[in-house]
Parts: sequence; C-alpha cells; structure tokens
Amino acid sequence: MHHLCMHNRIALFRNDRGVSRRDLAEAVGVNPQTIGYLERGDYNPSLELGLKIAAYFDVPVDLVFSLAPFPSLTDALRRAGDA
Amino acid sequence: MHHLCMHNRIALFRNDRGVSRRDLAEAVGVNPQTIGYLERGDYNPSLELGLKIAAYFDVPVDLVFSLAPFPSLTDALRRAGDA
DNA sequence: ATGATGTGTTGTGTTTACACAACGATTCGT
DNA sequence: ACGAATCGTTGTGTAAACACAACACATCAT
Repeated sequence: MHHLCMHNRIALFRNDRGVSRRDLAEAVGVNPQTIGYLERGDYNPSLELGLKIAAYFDVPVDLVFSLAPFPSLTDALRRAGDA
Repeated sequence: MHHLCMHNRIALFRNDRGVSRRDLAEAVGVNPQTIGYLERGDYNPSLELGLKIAAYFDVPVDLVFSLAPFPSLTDALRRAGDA
C-alpha cells in the first residue's frame, strides 16, 4: 500500500495524563520502544494497537490518530473555549 | 504484539452499499485480494487502511472495526428501532 | 556522588500486512 | 451457450510492524 503520512497525538495524551512510555506500553501490551517509534512517526501502528491506545486514553480513535495533520494545540483549545 | 482477535463488518457495509471488493480496494488503494483477506479475518489491517475504509463508508472507525465481537445484525437493527 | 526513572536512538531478528499472479466456482447478461 | 463480473482461495515475494537488547543523556531523589 502506498501510504500518505499518519499523524498521532500519543505523546500529547501521554504527557497530559502523566503516564510514561513504559506505562502505556505495558497497558497496551507492546515494547516501550515501540511507543517511541510511534510518537516520532517512525512507523504506523496496526489498527489493533491504535484501538488499544485510544481505549487506554478513553477517547475515540480519531482524536489520537488521523490521516490529516492535527490542528495546533493552541487552535484546538481556542476552539474548545478553554481560553 | 500478542493479538486478541479483531472483528470487522467490511463485508456487511460493502453488501449494504452494493460495492464490489474491487471498488473498495480501488477506493482505498489496495489490492482486491487484500479486501478478501480482511473480510475473512486472515489478517488485520493497518490503522491507515482501517481509517481509509471507515472514511470510504463515511462512518466512525469503531462501527467497522472492533476488538470485541459485533452484536448480530438482528440485535443491532432491533436496538435501532428498525423492526 | 550515585542510583532510579524517563527519554532518544541504534541495531538485529521475526512476524505479518501487503502486492501480484493465478486458478476454480458461481451468477448474470446477452 | 458463452463471456463478464464477483467471489473464494492459494502461492510467492517484499516491506514494514513489531520484539528485544543495548547505550547515551537528562533529571531528580537520596
């Protein structure tokens, strides 16, 4: 498959919730380095792993992963009325 | 990663919309056989492919893919009030 | 000062998601 | 009766998602 790049907010959610890579990795059943690979975009997760990660953060998948780039955090917060 | 099985309703949506494997494959940019492999659970899609398929059917990802088994169509329709 | 913890990265394997070609079976249009 | 389209399946090859070990660097607690 020719792949257009995949965007994710794993690091964002992880920092927000104060959980380490090791914690997340353990929770979803992968190697801690795998989380690192995902965060820096070195490779794209399987759908299964994507679903597990989203489930761990208790948000819908498309809040964590998207084919289109995510808006900046500033914009997202502004739009959420959290200013 | 140790994987618990992945469920999908690709064939269901495909039949419902009257689209062939070739059509879907073409739309999401994979080989037609790949769709067959996915439908019969021979392997699990990448997150990218999962997102593309859900986007093609214009539904959220978790309507097409789930880590837990889907309810029977009968139950789903009953719950939807389509009886 | 030292040890624990989190992060970033690199390297070597294994497994699996894909591509692509090929074939048989069924149904449908003509 | 014939061909076209869809489906189901099998086989071979490649690229990428993983596992796991290892190491450098920073921060923080003791």
